[in-house]
Amino acid sequence: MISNINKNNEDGKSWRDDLRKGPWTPIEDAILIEQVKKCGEGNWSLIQKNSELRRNGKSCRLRWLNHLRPDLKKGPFSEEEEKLIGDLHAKIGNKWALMATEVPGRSDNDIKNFWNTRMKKRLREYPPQITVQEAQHFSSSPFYSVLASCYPKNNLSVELPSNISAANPPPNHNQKQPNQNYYSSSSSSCTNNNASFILPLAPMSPYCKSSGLLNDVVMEGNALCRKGKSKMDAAIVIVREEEELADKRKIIEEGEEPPLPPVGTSKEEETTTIIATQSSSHQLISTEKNDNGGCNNNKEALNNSMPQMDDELLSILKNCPIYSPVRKWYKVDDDEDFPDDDDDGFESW
DNA sequence: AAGCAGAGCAACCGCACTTGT
DNA sequence: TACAAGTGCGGTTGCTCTGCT
Repeated sequence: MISNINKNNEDGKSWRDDLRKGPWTPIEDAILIEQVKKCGEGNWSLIQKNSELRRNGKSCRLRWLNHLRPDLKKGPFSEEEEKLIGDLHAKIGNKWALMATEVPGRSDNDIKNFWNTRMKKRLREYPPQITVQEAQHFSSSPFYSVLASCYPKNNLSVELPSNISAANPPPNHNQKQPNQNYYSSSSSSCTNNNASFILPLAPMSPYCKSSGLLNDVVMEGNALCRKGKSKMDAAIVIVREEEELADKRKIIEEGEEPPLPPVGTSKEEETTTIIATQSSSHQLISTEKNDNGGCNNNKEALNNSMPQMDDELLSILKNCPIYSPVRKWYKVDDDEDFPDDDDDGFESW
């Protein structure tokens, strides 16, 4: 094999400074396979040095792991693989490499792409869910009206459709469909809850602490409500509150206080559950109405603080940019409802 | 037939971690 | 201990294909 290491191009640069990018050719693949046989898998810089490949070591590794490995499985994902990936994602989030070790024959990139395309599609078809109780509680809170005014119209669809009530649930909405909602498959509190039915929530609940920008807004709001404390201060306060709540919950669980009434003993005590699938943390939040623990306390603190929300915060929130409207999640196939400025339950501008 | 939009996929980029010196 | 090189990982981009109008 001819070594090109000392070859220069017309600009005087080493050919290695002129590395190729883009799709791999069959010839490059053949060279890479040959070099992996010679040098062994993992010595990517050595492979690059020893071969004529005008690819960097990272690129060689990627190509090998994602396409040339002999144990790679090609073709569509089986139902078992889908379920496995869904379960793994529910457990470990976006740890694609880790997931790849559990799904034989699939690369992390395969799994990532699979998740980002087909599972997102499925998410659109079967969006995250919120119970009626949570929807009612949320939509009645002052925070909701402010938040709703900031979100794209129709994109904060926790308002109850007029034809739907707890006594009149939408068909099949509390039935887990095949291949549905793998992102929540670890959420026993979801599948075990006794809520009469569940509704889609989009795009996220403000009660969830992993909401990124929205969380910043919440923290800023709390900071303002706490009379001038900074966002960091507010975050510290929230963390302390959560720690206190965790302590309380621990006390309750250890039996030092009377146990909570069983979930679902009455309609008023129905479990409320929010499945939040945001970011990589993939958090599950489950609260009970009579429970002081978990996010509920934050929720109550949030609601309690809302009436005191001052004009400054309202001004900030009101000035959030408007994006293109998004149809209601629960009306996937109903274009008549989109866009609809008159009957959307949102504040007008 | 042409144009467009969306889905799927391959590959790149930047950051973090590990290892060797 | 500090630094550099190598490697791995997750997010993102951009290309190609396909179906629809």
